[in-house]
Amino acid sequence: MNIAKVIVDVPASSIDQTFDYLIPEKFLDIVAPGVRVIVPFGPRKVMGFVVEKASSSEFSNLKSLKDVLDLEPVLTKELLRVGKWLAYETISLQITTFQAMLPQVLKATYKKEIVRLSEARLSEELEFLFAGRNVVPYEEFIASDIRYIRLSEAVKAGDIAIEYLVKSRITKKFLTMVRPAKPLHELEEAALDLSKLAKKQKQILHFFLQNRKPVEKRYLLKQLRTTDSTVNALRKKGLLETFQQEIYRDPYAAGDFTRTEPLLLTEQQAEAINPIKETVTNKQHNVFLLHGITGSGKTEIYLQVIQEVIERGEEAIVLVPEISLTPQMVKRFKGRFGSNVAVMHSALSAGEKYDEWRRIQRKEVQVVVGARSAVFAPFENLGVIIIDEEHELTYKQEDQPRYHARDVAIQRGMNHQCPVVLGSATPMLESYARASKGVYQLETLNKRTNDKPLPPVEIVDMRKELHAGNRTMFSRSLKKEIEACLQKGEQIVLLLNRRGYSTFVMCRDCGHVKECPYCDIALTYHKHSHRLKCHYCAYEEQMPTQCPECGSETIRYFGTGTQRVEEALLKLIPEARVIRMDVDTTRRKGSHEKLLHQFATKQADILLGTQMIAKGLDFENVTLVGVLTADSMLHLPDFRSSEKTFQILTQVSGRAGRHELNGKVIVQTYTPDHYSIQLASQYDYQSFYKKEMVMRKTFHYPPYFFLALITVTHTNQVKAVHTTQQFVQKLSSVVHNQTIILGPTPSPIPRIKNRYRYQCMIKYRNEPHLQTKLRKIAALFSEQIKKEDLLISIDMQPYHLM
DNA sequence: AGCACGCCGACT
DNA sequence: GTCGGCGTGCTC
Repeated sequence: MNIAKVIVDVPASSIDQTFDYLIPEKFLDIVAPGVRVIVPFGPRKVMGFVVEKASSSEFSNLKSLKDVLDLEPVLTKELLRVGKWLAYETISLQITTFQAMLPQVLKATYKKEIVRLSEARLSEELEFLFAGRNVVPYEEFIASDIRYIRLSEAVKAGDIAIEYLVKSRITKKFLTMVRPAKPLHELEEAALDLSKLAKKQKQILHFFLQNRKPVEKRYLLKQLRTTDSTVNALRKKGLLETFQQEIYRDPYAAGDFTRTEPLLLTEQQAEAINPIKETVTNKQHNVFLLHGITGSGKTEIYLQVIQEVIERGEEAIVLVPEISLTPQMVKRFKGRFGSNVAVMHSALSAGEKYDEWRRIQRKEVQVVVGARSAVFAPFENLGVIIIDEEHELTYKQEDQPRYHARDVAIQRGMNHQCPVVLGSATPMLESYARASKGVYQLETLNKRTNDKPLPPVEIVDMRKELHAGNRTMFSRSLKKEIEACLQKGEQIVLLLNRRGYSTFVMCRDCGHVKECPYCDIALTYHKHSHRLKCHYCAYEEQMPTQCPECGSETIRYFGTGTQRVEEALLKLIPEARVIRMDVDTTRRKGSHEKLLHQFATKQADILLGTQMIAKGLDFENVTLVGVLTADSMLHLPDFRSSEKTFQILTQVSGRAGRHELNGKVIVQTYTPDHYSIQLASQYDYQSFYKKEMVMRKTFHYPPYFFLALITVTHTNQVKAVHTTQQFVQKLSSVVHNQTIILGPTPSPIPRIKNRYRYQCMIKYRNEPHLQTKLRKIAALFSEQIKKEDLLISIDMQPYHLM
């Protein structure tokens, strides 16, 4: 017996297992682990992934596969293994991990139709529904007021049937090509034999005599000013044939990338690269932490390791944070490796993403540069996986499956016996701790390639400014430096260190803030529609003219932080040309790049923005970096806030004086003595690490403890609290006595979409099979989850404690 | 998840 | 008797 074990596309925990199906004879050749199939599942049809072939099954009465969607597996055997592992680790369903590995267009869509089977007269209402057609979408039936019983009667009578359709919206693009079907001398003879009237046919044959290669049909017809019929005539005579060729949209086709050559490495770079290269050549697995200050040439190391990997005929994955996947970054990789690179990021259309993925699957490239999900690139001979800016939070996926790209990279590195390189100027504490313990191998680059010192940082105490009577948000020192810069024609980057929070509406009389009635969060003002919208649900309303609380008419919206800074800045220095980058100005696709381009071409003097400007930008004319409120993030209820502050200050400082000109950094703060501000200004990662590790130890946080966050949501507050409490109780009885369980506590946003959110935090050091335990406990609530609309989500190693 | 089936109560 | 609502259990 030929049996396929299939994971079906039904996201429910009771279905999270393989189902066995017979493989019909005609599909035997193509059914293999990793291909997508369509299988009958109960009364309907669903898509599924074959994970294994078998010769026997413990089930009798197996059904047969209905169809096969892929000629080649879309998941390699290794990725199938990774998917299984990942589902266990992140406590998610196998189907979700498989889906996460593939481009969106390979997901199935489902449709239901009513099909007429006989000519027999149906009931009047059904005849009306069909209205002469043979097939009717099921939704039309739902929308009609025909009773279901009528339908099932007709089904029973065999007059109609309900069909379940599964579609994969693959958007392969094909070109119709034409080529000779006979040897050229036969074409030549045929050309002479043609009727005198067949002038166009003759032209076509001559075209091929000169130009032996296949051509695109459309091109041929246009060139020779003829139509399909002539080509068809020649096809009928057996002289030409047409075929379909798959083409790809290359989003970077238009871009011209000047080739770059490997640079000569500094002594320090060479020291760092050698052990990595060795690991590549020895086909070993190891994790390297490349700790290199800004400008120390990490990217060149990546490029040269990849070079080595390519020469060995192997493949490389490079992960970069979404935000720094700018044309600048792409240019460096395309410049070195040309068309051997696929690029994957969220700005591509679904079709473009699929095309890039196809190029990887078909082994047309050896390098992929992409955001988080590129870690699943279907390569089969991986030589290295590189994660740039490894401390970035975007590597953690925030919805199911909640995986961290670093963990997947290391798992794949072990599978392929290849190194994983984590690069950062400010590694995550967890990573640096592992490197210190020897779990990762540490490589340090503490010199810049151009030998220039890092720009000096001046810390300005804003309390003193206030005492001195300066009530603006610009210190005297910053104002002076900005003016000096403008005079010299140099450029400035100003960072408002704050989450790009959006405009909210507040009454100036009573301080009332407009909140969403269904979520405990302020509504956001949208300029274009002049309406208030909730960013967590679909709620929106008209901008009020008076305060609903006190009736005052002084209700106003408050601009984004950056908007207000811009106004203040222009008041202070009216001649400055400012580009503002925040959620408002970068909402439109491509606007991000456009603004940066404007700044690069010196159409503005000052780039003002939130964190999005701290990363990866490299402008040679920037000599001053100002941080307006360095401590605004320190007070967030997040154990990583010091680390985040240190990281962002270090990163943004690196933007100044990267080239010929000398740079300077001014950091404004109300807490000038805070260690993350002090140590960032001295570029002293080591001391920061030591200091912060002490804090983490005292408060039982990573890297000393692992975390798991359980979030329970329900429309009834009491139910949410109670369930969380029950979860905590059940958990306490099965974990190690050193494991700390906190909660139930309300989530930082206590209510979203009218659902109350309570959570429980687990801090643990050694807790074998915790995933299994959590899964089991969650399963105890499965009844309530199904019937009472309860939701329980589990996040292993959470980043956002929401 | 999404579907069928079956039981029950209400209504023509 | 007939219709629709909802709870239950199954999907290889």
